[in-house]
Amino acid sequence: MIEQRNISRLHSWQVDASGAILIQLKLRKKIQLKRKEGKIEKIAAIDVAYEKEKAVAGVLVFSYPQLNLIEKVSTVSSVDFPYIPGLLTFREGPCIIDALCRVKEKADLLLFDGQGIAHPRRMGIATHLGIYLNISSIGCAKSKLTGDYNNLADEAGSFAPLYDGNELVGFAVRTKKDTRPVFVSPGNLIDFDQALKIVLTCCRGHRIPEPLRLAHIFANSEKQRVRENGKNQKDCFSLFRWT
DNA sequence: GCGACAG
DNA sequence: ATCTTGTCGC
Repeated sequence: MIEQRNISRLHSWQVDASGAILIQLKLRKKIQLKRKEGKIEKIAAIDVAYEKEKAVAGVLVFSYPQLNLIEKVSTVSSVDFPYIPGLLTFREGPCIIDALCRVKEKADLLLFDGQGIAHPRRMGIATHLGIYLNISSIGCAKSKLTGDYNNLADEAGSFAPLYDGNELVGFAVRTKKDTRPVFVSPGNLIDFDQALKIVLTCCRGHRIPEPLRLAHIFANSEKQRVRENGKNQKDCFSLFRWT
């Protein structure tokens, strides 16, 4: 679903924390939150599991809205960038792109376990990779990074706007009755209503939307294999990295 | 200085 | 994210 020549290469991934922030500030100008036109028939959910310094990225492609599994891909990559709140993309981005390069099906949008624009600089992983790969994306995080909300009902399907100051950045969404909410925000090339509606229609009785829930299970089961291979486990050949 | 802090 | 046992509830 990602072709070599279509990878933007808007920037290098070999940067330190301060360099990463500069990149985020520059990419911010490229965010597009207009409504996505046309039917959405296939979505890809992404999750990453870790075994020491190895990242195992799992991508599952589903039909939408039926959510029948169409394809699954996983990759193993060494990670160097540390986890720093606000800079998650620089830790998980490279391995995720490598996994997406191996996906044959062309999904209409990417669903991420993390924020979209509900980020201090509006550059959550869904937004960043949506811009980098020029594809529609949605962020669905299990916890909040930035923003405030109130009056969220206890019923499944309820939601409350998430504001960073006076700016709407997403929604706190009750995907399951009496369960803590998830945080949904548009990534890129999609609008708030579509992001919210798509996530809600992907719920199947669990707190985590089914595509992401299954991607999480898949990434972890693949990680188990990496565990057993131990030091013999090699990285997948990178299909896009440079510099 | 204090509190917050995606995975 | 990961380290970890049992346990309460649908």
